[in-house]
Amino acid sequence: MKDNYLYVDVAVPVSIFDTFIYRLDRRKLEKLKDHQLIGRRVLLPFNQTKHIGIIIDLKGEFNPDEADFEIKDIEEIPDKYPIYTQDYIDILRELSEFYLSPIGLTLYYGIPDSLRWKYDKSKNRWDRKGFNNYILYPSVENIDSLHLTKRQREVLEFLISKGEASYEELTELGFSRRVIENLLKKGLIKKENLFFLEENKSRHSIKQDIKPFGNDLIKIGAFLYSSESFEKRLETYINIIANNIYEGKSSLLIFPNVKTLKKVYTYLKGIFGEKVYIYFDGLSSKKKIDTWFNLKRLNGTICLGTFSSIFIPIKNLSLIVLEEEHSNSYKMLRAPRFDIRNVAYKIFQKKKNLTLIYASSVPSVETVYLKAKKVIKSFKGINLNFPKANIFIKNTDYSTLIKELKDIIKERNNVLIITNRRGYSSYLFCEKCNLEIKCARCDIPLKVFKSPKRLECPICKTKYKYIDRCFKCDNSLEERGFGIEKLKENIEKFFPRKDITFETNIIDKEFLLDDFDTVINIFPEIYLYNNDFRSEERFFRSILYPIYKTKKDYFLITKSLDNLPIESLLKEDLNLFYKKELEKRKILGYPPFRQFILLSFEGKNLTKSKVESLFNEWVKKFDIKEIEYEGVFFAFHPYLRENYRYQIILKDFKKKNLLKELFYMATKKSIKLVIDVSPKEIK
DNA sequence: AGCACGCCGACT
DNA sequence: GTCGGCGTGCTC
Repeated sequence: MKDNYLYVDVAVPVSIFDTFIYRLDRRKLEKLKDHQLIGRRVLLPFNQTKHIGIIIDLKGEFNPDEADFEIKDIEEIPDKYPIYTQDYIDILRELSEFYLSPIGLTLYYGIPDSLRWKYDKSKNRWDRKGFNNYILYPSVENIDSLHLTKRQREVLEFLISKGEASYEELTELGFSRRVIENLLKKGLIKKENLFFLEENKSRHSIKQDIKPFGNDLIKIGAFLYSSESFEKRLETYINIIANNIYEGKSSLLIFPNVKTLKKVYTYLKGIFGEKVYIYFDGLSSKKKIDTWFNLKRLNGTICLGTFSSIFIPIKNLSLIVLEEEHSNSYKMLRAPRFDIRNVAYKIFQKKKNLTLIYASSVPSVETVYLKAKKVIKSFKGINLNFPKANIFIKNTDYSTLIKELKDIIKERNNVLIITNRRGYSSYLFCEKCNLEIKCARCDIPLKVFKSPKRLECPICKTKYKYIDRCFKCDNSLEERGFGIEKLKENIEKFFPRKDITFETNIIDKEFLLDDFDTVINIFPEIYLYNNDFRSEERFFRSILYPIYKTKKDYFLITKSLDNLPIESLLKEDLNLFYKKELEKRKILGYPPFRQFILLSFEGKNLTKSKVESLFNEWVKKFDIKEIEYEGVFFAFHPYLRENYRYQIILKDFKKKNLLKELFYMATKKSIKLVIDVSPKEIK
């Protein structure tokens, strides 16, 4: 009788670090074509509800009679094939230990969102959220003469009044799927995927003029690939990919944003045809699932994706490229708080025969350090070369900014203006009350936007109606500071015919923008105001990156002149920055020399003393002797989304497992603890 | 993470 | 009486 059942370890998506043992009826397994169990998605009863889980181990010799807990049965196996392969389960397990991220949540957030089903207890059914991931638009303006049911009329009226709505929005309002489907069938409304992707229909496979280079180019190893333009780098990748395809090997190219991804996709699709796949969060649900399983099954594919594509268990993976490796978008902001650079390196270590390329025009300090330590090598033996452009530094302040800009632009055309300030004005000020108008949820001054006119919290993005009178004293409010909208308005007024482009940020957009004759970079020192050890690096990148887009003259308008990035720029020596920055970080004990773990405590009525006593209680309970830390201090944004926030930075803390205990202790006290191993920003 | 239970103050 | 906020306990 006992032999009719198997026992398996399941990772359940809850914030618990353990896995859970479930029983599986062998008959359920025998029904499947593919008998592999590891990496499979399963539907489970869990506590008072249900969850999907992922099988990560088989309990061969497990004796259920000896267990001191009730063992529940797996209810269903919904997929034809496992989602993960054994090696990816192993890699993600190791990473979840390293980043102190619960294994269940780690695996859960790796898979396409449309497979992350949730159980709705009140409706007693599985919510397959994401399957209808599209926006609906009305195709007609007037519905008076149409034959419609009451519900259809209501949906159409709603869509016409609002212009558009997501499927989710409509179902939340109580409209059924059937009503929406009927309207679609009648052609009265149309749907569009959240991100519309233009399909390149070309069916031809590899172009004639692309010949594989042979093995002299493809080296196994991890590399830093720097200083060549993206177009040059892409040429190199195409050659490696072509060679890989001939050998049935697959390639993964990761980009920091979707716009870049789409541009490269169209280009590569023209060369490699149906071998090319694209994967990013905004893709339609079906497409994401199809792509996932195709890449897992087929030989010799190419995947272009954003950070989430690193989790796809691609078959015969031989090349991983991380473009713009310095990008902040490679540090995940939700659980698991992985750094994709590190995930890629883990995959490289686990799989033999893999080429891993970290590419960037201005690489991160950490990656340059890895190269210096010979952990990674230099691709093609290229060093950091300084780009060619005439550099002018202007020490100007805001009062003379417009005049300065007019003088520069007067004689020129094809100009790019960069200023990292969104909106029209920086904030609204009441002179009588001496106060800034702030976000009710974050206590941060609201930015003024003109199109459309509104106030917006720069942190939580909550939008407010514009006001011109103080809500306390009714005094008229004053707009202070400037944003790109205001700058644009002022400049275009003087030069209505000039060819001028405005951008807030061009980092990570290297291949979206053409080169400009003249580039003007306004007050990039805003990057220095972040209270973070990587601020100088960000400032360095923000003053250097525009040079790669400059054909002739580069104007840097700044008041922050006495610092290492400016010195390196003036001496035209990139290595100087990396050398001195690394020396500084070594002396001050910053990463990559010391490992940081950032603990962020958040709660509705949380006080500093509550956090202190929790932390001290933990230190005492586990008798922790060797611990070095800074804090408890207020977070850079101490009040965010109606929560108070406090932080502690642990330095080189070895007993990571004890942090799981701290996490549980915090949970018991209703304090949300976010553990960020190797944080990208302290904020 | 998500659910239930129990306590307590506020409001009918 | 009972509604809701939140502290606590539990999850194979």
